[in-house]
Amino acid sequence: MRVSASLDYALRAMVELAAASPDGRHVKADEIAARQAIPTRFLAQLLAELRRADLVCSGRGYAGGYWLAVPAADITVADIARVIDGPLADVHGTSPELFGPPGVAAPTRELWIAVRAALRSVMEQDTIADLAAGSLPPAVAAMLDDPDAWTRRGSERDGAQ
Amino acid sequence: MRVSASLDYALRAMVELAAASPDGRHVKADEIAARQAIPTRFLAQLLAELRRADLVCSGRGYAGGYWLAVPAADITVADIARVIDGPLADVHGTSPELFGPPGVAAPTRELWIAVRAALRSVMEQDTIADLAAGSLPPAVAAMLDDPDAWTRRGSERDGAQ
DNA sequence: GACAATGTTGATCTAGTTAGTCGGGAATAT
DNA sequence: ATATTCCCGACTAACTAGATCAACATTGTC
Repeated sequence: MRVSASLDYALRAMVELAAASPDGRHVKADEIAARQAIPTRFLAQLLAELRRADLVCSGRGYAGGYWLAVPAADITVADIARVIDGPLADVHGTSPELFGPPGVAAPTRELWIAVRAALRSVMEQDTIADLAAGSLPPAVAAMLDDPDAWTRRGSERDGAQ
Repeated sequence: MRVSASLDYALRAMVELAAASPDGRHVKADEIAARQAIPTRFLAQLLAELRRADLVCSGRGYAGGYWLAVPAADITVADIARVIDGPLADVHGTSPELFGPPGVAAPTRELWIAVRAALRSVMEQDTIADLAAGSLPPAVAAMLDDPDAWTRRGSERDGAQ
């Protein structure tokens, strides 16, 4: 799973908007770019995509800027990922359930569907309101309890020995 | 999550080898390529990578071909993915735990770690022995019980309304 | 109404990755 | 020997990611 720069930037921008939303503040693109260290012009493109997807609204002029089109608690990470990166999971071009590997490899299809389900279980639970508040939903937080989740798996394919 | 052609091919090839492994059969690259509809030359590259990673062995000549270097039950999908595609999860270049988003977006780090944990929970559980036998491990199979797992999430960001 | 601050759009650019192909070489069994 | 098979590196064509730019549209304030 490769999280693209676009998705990372877009998500962080949305969290900024979520943090400003209780006051109904409008946040300018430059402001977000500065606070999150995102290339300004590039961010503008991402915000335009989010606007076309009706996740944010924008206004020009002196009081312009961006704000959420929907309550922060209704926008999940998956929503943003789908706008920016397309479907959560695809198996080199086709969606997992349309994928039909031949012969003895047929069950790999179920594998990819399970992978997608696993991704959804995190990305569809977590909203930008959660992120802005710094408190992940219980089901997601539970995955972080295992200290193992915080460590890197090297390329140790000999760990058992 | 984009599953690359390389990973799909490599996994399917490994399942073919796992299916042949109880008899100790050697399987030729051409044979795998034909059965799984994979471009021959391309597959050869992937198999070479898997050999360098000590997941498979190879032999040349009339009795040549490929076979597993390790029991099929000891090779997980994650092992293969790491050889072919690198780390399971990275946030545009760095691993999730080294990633430090600024300000109010800081909790996105925990999000990506949870995503990685979710991926591991499927990919590190499922072995190519499971796949060759067509029976996923219980924890993975459980994710498929929800009929929702089999349906596609369109870009319906208005489902609730 | 003019002006300046801001967002919008589309074109463009570069570098890297992905998905392949190709040719020749080296090992192995008959 | 020779047919068979794997091994390795180079090569390419298409696409994507990441980023930049110029020109235009809109809005609030003076």
